[in-house]
Amino acid sequence: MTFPLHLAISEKLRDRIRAGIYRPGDQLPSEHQLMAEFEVSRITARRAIANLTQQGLVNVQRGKGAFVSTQQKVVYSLSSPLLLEADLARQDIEITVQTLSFERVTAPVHVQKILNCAIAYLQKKVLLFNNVPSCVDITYIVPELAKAHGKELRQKLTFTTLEKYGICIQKIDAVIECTQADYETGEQLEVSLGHPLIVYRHTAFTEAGAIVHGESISRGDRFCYSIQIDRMIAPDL
Amino acid sequence: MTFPLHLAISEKLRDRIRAGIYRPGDQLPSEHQLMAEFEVSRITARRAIANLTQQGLVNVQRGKGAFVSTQQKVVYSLSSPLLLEADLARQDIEITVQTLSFERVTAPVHVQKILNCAIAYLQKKVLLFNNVPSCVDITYIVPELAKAHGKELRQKLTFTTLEKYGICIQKIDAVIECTQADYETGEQLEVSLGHPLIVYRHTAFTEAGAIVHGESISRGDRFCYSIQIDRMIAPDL
DNA sequence: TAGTGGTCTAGACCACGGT
DNA sequence: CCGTGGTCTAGACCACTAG
Repeated sequence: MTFPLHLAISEKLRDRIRAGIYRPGDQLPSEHQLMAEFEVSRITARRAIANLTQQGLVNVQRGKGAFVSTQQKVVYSLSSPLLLEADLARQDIEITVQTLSFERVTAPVHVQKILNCAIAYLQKKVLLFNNVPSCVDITYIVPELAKAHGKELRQKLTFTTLEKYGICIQKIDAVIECTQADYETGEQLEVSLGHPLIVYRHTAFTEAGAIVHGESISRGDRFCYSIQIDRMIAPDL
Repeated sequence: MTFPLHLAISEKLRDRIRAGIYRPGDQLPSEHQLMAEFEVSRITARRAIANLTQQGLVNVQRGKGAFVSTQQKVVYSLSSPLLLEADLARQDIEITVQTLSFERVTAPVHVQKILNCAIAYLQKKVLLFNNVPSCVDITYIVPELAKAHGKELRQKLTFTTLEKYGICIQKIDAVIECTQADYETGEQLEVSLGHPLIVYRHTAFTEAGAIVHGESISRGDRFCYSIQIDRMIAPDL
């Protein structure tokens, strides 16, 4: 097991970032400078930089250079999903909805089972936070609601709209996981292939049953979820 | 904006995976075969494969080849954290705790504020699921509890142990986010640099206050979190 | 125009896995 | 032994950003 050169270099650079020698926003040495300093080929220097970008520590700008990234994640509270907009306002974030498509489709089988209907409306939208594309949302909505509130659903957040018209969400089942961007999603979120993404896959229920199923795919470097679990249920197995 | 060759190739290979031409577990064409088929240099062929591994679609084994990965994520239910072990047993998963260190330290400032004490015990452990390292857990525990139950805490899950001794968790504040592996974490979880990770950062409270603060870092390709939000609180702003 | 990163090539050596 | 992937080099051309 030999220790790769590119890794040795990226670890050294990472240490400098952690030590504050390179501070957030600073420009890293250029590829040429790294080649000189560490006496390596350009490919190896590039690989070292790639390691750092892969860890989210730096972001590179073509023609300009590589810069130490400044992290500051937006928090989405799951304990009060309806408050998202108010929540974000408190964090000084303006939210914009950009609907890419909204059409009647035959739902995929697993969605048919969840929503208990064969036809659904499929909405694809991008959420912009302070005009930065941060979240791709793909949602299946039962036809009744989609038809009744289509216009508003295109321009606002799903739950906000439903709530406004007195549709009361009783329960949400959700899974949070992470993936990495494929080319298409990368384009939409303005990130490169393989960029870490956080996925919130949810089903919303009224008393009558499931009405909405969708997934929100967000940039992992700008987004996180918070939860408060209040009372614990003792194990009874 | 020219479309990179390596991307064109990885997209083509990805389509084949999605189409089922290469099925989970199958071996992809070797680098040499890709060089021949697409008439590119080895570096470009390698880059195409790298794109796919970065998206979690394939994993490569040195000396053997690249294989389409077979996903099957372990679900950690946040609605009943105490039931984790029972939950996993239901998913046919055996869990092993491997404590790396357990020592008395002066806590970092932000932890001091949370736990409201300057000295804490820092436990680092690895959780193995069916003997596959899947989760690195770094936890600060208030001294009273750490001293009283140190032996058991080393071998079992934190919450399970506390519960056993009648310490009742009233509330958990948590944040879920994602990162990518640095070299050290990569070693521990047996993944490469930049591998997607999902982080569960939590603080547990009894009636008396915070007693535990830690973060669980899991492989993003094997792990996800589920939540059930039961009753919704109407916005009152 | 000069400097930056992005892509690509051809060729080399090493380490691992299975025969 | 051979085939596989992992690392590295030297050199080339292109595209973007700035002064």
